[in-house]
Amino acid sequence: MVKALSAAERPARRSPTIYQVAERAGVSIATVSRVHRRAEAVAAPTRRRVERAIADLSYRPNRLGRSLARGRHDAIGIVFPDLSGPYFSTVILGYEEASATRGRSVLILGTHGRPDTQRQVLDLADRVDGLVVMGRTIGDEPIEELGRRGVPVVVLARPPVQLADSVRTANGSSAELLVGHLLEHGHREIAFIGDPAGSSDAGERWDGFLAAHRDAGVSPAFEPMISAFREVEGREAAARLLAGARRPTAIVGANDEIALGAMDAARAKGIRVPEELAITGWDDIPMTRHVSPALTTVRQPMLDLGRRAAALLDERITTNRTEPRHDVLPTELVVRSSCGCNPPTNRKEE
Amino acid sequence: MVKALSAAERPARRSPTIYQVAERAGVSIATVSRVHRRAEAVAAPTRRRVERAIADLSYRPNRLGRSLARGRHDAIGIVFPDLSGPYFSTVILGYEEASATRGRSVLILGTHGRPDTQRQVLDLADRVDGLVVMGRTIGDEPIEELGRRGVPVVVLARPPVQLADSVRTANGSSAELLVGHLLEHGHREIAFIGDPAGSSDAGERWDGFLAAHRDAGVSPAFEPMISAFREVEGREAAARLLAGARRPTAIVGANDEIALGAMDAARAKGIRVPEELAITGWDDIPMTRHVSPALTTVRQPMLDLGRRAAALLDERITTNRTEPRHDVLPTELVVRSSCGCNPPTNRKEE
DNA sequence: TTGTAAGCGTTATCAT
DNA sequence: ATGATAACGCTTACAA
Repeated sequence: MVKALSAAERPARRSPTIYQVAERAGVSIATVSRVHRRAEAVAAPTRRRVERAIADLSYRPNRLGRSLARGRHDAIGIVFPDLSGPYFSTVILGYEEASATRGRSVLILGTHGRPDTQRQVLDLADRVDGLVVMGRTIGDEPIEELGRRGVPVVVLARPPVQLADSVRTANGSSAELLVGHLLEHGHREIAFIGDPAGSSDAGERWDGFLAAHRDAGVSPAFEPMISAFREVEGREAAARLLAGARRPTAIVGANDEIALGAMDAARAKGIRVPEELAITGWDDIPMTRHVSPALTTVRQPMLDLGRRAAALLDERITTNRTEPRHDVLPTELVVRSSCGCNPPTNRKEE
Repeated sequence: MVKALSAAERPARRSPTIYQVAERAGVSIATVSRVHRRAEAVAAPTRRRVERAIADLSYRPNRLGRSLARGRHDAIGIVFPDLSGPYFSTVILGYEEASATRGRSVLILGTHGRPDTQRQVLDLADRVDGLVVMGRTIGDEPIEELGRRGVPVVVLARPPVQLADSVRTANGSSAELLVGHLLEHGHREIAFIGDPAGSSDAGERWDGFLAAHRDAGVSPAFEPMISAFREVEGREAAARLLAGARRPTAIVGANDEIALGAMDAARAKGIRVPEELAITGWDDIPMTRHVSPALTTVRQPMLDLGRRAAALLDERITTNRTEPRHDVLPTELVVRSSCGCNPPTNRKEE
């Protein structure tokens, strides 16, 4: 009988190496490698012996050794500012799903506005075969630096960068559609809440806002009210706006969270939505259907954004395409009640 | 034969190795290693020469070589069933944040009910120094297998497993509190929607539901209505329930999404909440505050769940603790309006 | 078909 | 203080 070790003294058992398998099967390590990679021709009896040894020792090739020898990680990364809110988590979900299907692991890195972000991103780049950078998490230069290093990069929800692929949605034209809709319904005092300078998404939506006004021959009534993509900030910005001398008849939130905050601010002031104030959002997060009135918004294909980014990255890694590709995914205007269009019903829509 | 390569054919430039730095600085690779690890004593002039060479070549040590030599990945993983909904993404966010702070990368793996999940988890385990497994993503045996292999594992929102640490919240006692609250207010026909057998969270909440009835000397009026943790399923289950001969006066959803679905189902049937039907949820996701009536629920410290798991894992990896630890985090009953307690106000609470 | 041996890029142990 | 050199565990020419 083998002497029992107490749990405390038992060392973490080292996993068997290819050498031990080879010895046990009476072959060379090259043959073991051939067998477990299912590659090249190995004589049936030899193969059986090796497979037996692999099973006996429950051998699993060490990933580091394997990756080092092959020069690839079979992993990709994604950098995002923050996971809070449905937008980022859904994009990441799509990305993860698409990558897992291709047999690649996914490393995530949230920057959270940390100071050492750039170093962390470069660090991440050393662990992956390519990565996605979302929004304004880091500046253009580190991204170009990665491109020069030969690390495939896809930027997401951000203007194209040298050497990198990009995936975006049609912000400008959708914003034009949305704001045009409000203008058609007679609104002339429309305010925008968001930070056009702080994110390209917000910037492009603001541009579309302006374009719609231009097309309609209406001059914009307000400067943008600056707000991050969060509900609290949206509420505060809307409160400031509604306290001003000139009161808007409609508010266009740069995303749904901001719009929800604005609805809150309006409610706090006793302003009825949509009768006295129309409010619209962006993204079509699940919550938009649950609030009353249901939020008019622009649907973004969040899962597809992630999937598309994964696909571009895959292509870059697998093939040797070098010219950058820039994909723009379509969006969809979702007209509900908060713009004053559909009278709120008792039954929620699906 | 060497020939000029066009940009298109040029392979990704290999990054410089420690040998090239050593050559350029006129030292051995050992010295370069010492310098860039900031380890051991290196004479100031030598150090400067090496640092110069490192900067000139913008050398970054290869992670695979480094990890292979040191025998650690400086990365940890997390396995979850799905990222949809605020619960998982928030837990993961806390986990990622806590890990990044400790200088460890995070690999994520969503199982999405795929058939080859177990293989993927074992695969993931080969890339990390430890991992977290959430809920019922995989069975007990593969987890114990990992424990035997010496891979630190923390299970989250799942009953403790041999050799693994665990982090949970106080489901049972909180459910007792919540259901006790409903019983005190006179409810005698309370239904539970969720899948006690499908998740330990739901199971423990159901147990608490039963315990509260027992304590109050009331016999439970319904068997659990089976539903996954999703809104659509919650709505369907509630619709079935409300179509039955015996109608509940209160519904306890196993999580907020289910409760929101139930509110929808009630609305569709013209049943007023909370006057004719009280509804409660679990988790306290952001949406609970936005619906009307605002949802009474149990707040789970989702960020802390992730952080705590990261901390336990860190401890396991860093120290040589071997006895498993099992942490239970507190929850908080959040009484809003959907249970009939607080008359809905015009102003949403913060 | 199988084996030998040279990488892959580090770290870390010895010498010196 | 610095340098040789043996791991680390695998893949893959090339040879036999």
